[in-house]
Amino acid sequence: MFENIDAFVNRCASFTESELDIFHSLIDFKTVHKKEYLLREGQICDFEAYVLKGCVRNYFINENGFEVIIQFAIEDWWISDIASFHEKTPSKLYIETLEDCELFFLSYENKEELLKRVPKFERFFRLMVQKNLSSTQNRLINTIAKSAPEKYLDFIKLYPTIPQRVPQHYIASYLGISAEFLSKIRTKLSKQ
Amino acid sequence: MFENIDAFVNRCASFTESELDIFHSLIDFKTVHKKEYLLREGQICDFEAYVLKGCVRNYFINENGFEVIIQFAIEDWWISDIASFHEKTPSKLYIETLEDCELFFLSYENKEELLKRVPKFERFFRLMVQKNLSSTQNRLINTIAKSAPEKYLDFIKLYPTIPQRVPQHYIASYLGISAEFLSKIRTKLSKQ
DNA sequence: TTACTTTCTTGAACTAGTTCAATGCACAGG
DNA sequence: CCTGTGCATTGAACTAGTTCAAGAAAGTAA
Repeated sequence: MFENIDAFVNRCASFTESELDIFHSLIDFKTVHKKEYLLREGQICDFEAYVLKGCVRNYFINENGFEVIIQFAIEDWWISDIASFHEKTPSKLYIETLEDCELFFLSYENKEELLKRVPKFERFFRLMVQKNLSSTQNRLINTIAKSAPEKYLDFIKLYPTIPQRVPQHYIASYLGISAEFLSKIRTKLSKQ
Repeated sequence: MFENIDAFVNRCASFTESELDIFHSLIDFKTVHKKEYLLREGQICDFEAYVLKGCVRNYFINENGFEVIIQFAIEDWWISDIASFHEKTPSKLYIETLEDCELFFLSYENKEELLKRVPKFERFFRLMVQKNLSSTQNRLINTIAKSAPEKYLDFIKLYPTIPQRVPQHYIASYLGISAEFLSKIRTKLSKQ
């Protein structure tokens, strides 16, 4: 049950059995059906969740009422609204399962408890956030500097399994382009 | 000399005098003239720098040879290429001073030393990276979801002092629009 | 002062991407 | 089995933003 998540945390810093036992006692395993919400706009996000199985999307609704997807999370990823989680402020985001999921949840309180009892986790979380930051910066750079076809090609290269699991218009939303335009890009690419 | 940077680190976690003395012994103060480079593409970034005085830009050059600015840093900000710094990989970025600057530099080695001798700094750096991540996420959301005039208005609201300190075409570059279009946006806004 | 460089503005022509509407397709629910 | 709903595709009209070129303004060096 804990193999995958243990491997994940051990990749950043190595933990003893008893440290991992403490960790296990502070995370909650839950299964969640497809199309359920882990978080809605206005709520305070009280979890960081590790995806053991399934697929989740993180999106917000802009002034014109359109959904804009900011992240997909699949197996071995974490998902949360870190701004809301850390500052205990109402979230602007929605987090919704796209498939039946198996998740581990870590609450704010339990995270603090974990850090108190196993300070080595400070380092783990710092390294995790750093990785997240550098991939977000990369995404920002691509978003600003690349054309739509390039963004699409980069996406399928970086996340080759996601297109098979989520509707195409969600990918368009993630890329910040219209679903119709993505369709046109794809037909053009397939003709080459 | 250390008042500002001490206030900065104490905002996240509170440190004793002797802990701060260790910190001070591991950071290097340097003054750098206008238009000098702290980092160039291809180099490995071996610093996280705190801006005591002055203004710095962080940019990369895209496939078409254009500069794209990803961050400005002014007083009380930190600047680095965190991907290059942590993974010791060649940077894709340039970091250049835009004014004469006073900076504190923390090297990779000294950071590790600091974390070893004062583990409380793990928490400080984690919280700092977390804040950085949530502001980068916010910027990503704005970049994807907002029109150019909105982005510009958001920018001057969030960073009201920067437009007076840097050329306008740098702001256009940061916003991901052409300098000409920003000029047109500004004349249109001023007519209203 | 002059001359040189960088910055900002403006207009005209262009293009990447949007919006809207219509069509066909696939598959899940009763 | 049919039927509805969500999804992908396509074309036509549109628009936000780019590119190019020229000129004005402002700062800097001599």
